[in-house]
Amino acid sequence: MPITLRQVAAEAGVSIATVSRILTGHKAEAFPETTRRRIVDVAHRLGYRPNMAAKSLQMRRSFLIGILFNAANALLSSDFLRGVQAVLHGDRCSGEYSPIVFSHADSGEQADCLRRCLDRRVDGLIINASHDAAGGFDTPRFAALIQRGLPVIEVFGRCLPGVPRINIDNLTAGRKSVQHLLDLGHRRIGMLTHERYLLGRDAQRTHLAPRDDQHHAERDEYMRAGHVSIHWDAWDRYRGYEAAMRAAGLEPLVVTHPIAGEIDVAEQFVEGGRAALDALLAHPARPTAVVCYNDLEAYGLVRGARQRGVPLPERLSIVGFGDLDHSRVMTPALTTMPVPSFEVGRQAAQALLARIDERPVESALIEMELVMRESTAERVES
Amino acid sequence: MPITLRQVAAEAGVSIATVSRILTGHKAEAFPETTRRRIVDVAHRLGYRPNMAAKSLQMRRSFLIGILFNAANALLSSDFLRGVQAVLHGDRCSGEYSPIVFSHADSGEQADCLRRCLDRRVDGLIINASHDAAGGFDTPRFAALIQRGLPVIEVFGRCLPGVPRINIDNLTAGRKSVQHLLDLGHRRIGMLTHERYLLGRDAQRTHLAPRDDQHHAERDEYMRAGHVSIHWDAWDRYRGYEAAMRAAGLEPLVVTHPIAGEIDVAEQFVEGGRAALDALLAHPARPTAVVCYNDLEAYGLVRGARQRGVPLPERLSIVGFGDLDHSRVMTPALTTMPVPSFEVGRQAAQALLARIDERPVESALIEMELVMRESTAERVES
DNA sequence: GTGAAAGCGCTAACAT
DNA sequence: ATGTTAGCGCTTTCAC
Repeated sequence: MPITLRQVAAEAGVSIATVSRILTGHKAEAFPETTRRRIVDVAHRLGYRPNMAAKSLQMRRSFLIGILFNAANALLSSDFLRGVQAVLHGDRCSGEYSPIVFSHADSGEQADCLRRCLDRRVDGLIINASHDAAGGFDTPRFAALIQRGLPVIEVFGRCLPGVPRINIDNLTAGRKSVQHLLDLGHRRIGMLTHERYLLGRDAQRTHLAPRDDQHHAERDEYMRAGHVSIHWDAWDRYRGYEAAMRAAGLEPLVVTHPIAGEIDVAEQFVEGGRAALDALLAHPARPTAVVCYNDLEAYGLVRGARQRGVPLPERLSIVGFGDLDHSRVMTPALTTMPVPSFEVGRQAAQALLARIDERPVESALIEMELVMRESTAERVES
Repeated sequence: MPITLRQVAAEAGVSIATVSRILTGHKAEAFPETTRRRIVDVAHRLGYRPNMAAKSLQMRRSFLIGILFNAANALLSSDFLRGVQAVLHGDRCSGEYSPIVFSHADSGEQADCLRRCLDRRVDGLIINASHDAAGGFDTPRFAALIQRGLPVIEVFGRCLPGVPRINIDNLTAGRKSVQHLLDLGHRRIGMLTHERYLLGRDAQRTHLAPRDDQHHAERDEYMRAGHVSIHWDAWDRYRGYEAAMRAAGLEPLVVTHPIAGEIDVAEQFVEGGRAALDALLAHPARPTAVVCYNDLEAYGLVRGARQRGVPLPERLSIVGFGDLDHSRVMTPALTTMPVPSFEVGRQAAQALLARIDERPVESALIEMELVMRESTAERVES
């Protein structure tokens, strides 16, 4: 049986109130150094550890934070969790928070996981909702709780109206990819992405897009009605690409490929990339470099180039996105942008603790850094 | 403010004890259908949800289970968590358990995460310890807790003495890989692995190996002294390979490559594979097929074959292990064995709940199924 | 400076 | 068949 305050108090010859005050540090200064020391010693000697259940009951806070992740997009990583942990276990963290972690595949599961978190009276929530399944969070009860101030941070997405978000900076990532190629002397730079990237533009045109970093109910309605994901990440990366191109006085050059469904799309990206190689080479603008939406498309391009006997990176420089396991060991090793999962986790946890402490919180975009490997090189005159 | 039992009782005009009894189902049969129905209705209408902190305090169980993972081996996946969840959220699960999840990079962090779990009074623990860092769990306090019956299940490893384990069946996996190649008509089948696989043999010879599914203190001592991981997985896969070869009347043929360090070894595996291709082709036995320790080695073989202009799979059939993201989209798509993370999570959770309910639990090995893709083919006469 | 006491929301033993 | 009561271990007034 674990040691309780009562036992420490008895052993030290004081009341449990005194022990509590000294051990929690609350009003501890009021005590003379001697008793303080004695009590800390006794507690330590006995191996006293506070009972969180009792503490929770009394303080009306669970010191639990809920982490809810969409299973589909494989974004719940050990790295992300470690970022959260770095904050929760850090010096600046008041209290011993623990994360309870859930992963959901559809909106039914999502709602169930959410309910479990709320049943646990979590002090806050870090949520990665799926575009399509945002419905699971649209329970009146959840909305009411957010309204009442339940601290929530959204990560890797834009599904939750009125909730601060921590996300990777897709727009700047697109821009940086172009800049990298410009620095290498390229001028004719293409972008390869999937056909749905334009949904972002459509959403913005129809005023369904986030405005002032907030969401619109209409947007949610739109998505719910049509079961259509708005691929903000693809749209943002494109916008970054376009902005950088125009800033350099260059004309954007986009090649797209189709995708069907939302899961098991890996092959489609690779095949899209493979097929795109021909389109790229045959293009009247004759691009010497291409920015991809993700690493899988880059794999496809490399495969296509191999089939056609096109030398890489001499004939075509390729920038990927995401830095999958394989990207660093392939040939040529892929120049790409690693996803800063740790940092997203870290900042999400920081923001959440701030919200819990009622300090102001703002959404943030994490800058990504390009890693140059072998798939990009200086432009060769042609 | 959440609804409490007291409010439900008041609304229904009964005592809180009655409500508790009916809602928990304990002794609920003793009540007439009418009151039972009324109370359930009232509770539902008010949106009553039990306060877990209060429940925990009273019942002396937290309904929390700790999940501790070694960050290095990237085995903490969304899939694994979903396997655990499938059990925790399943019908047969008594009580609302939630997983608190931690990931540790070294034995210091490991000990810290463990302490946090114990502070939370978790009802059980699922642990993936690293070979080297088992030290973090060797605190006398932890050992004592296990001794006293704290339910613990180890996954993906063999580090914790006297603890039931759920692991993938590496031995059978090795055997199945060989069988697949035998079925395709191959007779000269090599095994590619890293040089440390023999540490398993050494450990067994010096009686440091698990015996009767238990561990030996000497083994831990041995590891701690030399900072040496025993690569049981590599050894087991080799043993499966060897057994299948001998059973078919064939001679084993092992090619190894060096690895240095325990992290950031991906490139070393790929390079090991690349270099091994030449050794394999130059080998007097002229193998027509090879079983790899992991997919990365297989990538290296493929790369080497490309460099040498060796046609695949005609000249060499290749079986990988692990099924990384890239393996299904590479050319040739890799024949390999996916890690059944979901199933490991599921069985670990099941075993843990059994231990918590004091039902008997046994270690289990999860069978793996080979997925045939394009890197293996019928043997071509040569 | 320190202690007594109330009470967080719940379960379960003991009443009736 | 249902109510009363005593805690579970802790924090926090309110006394002195």
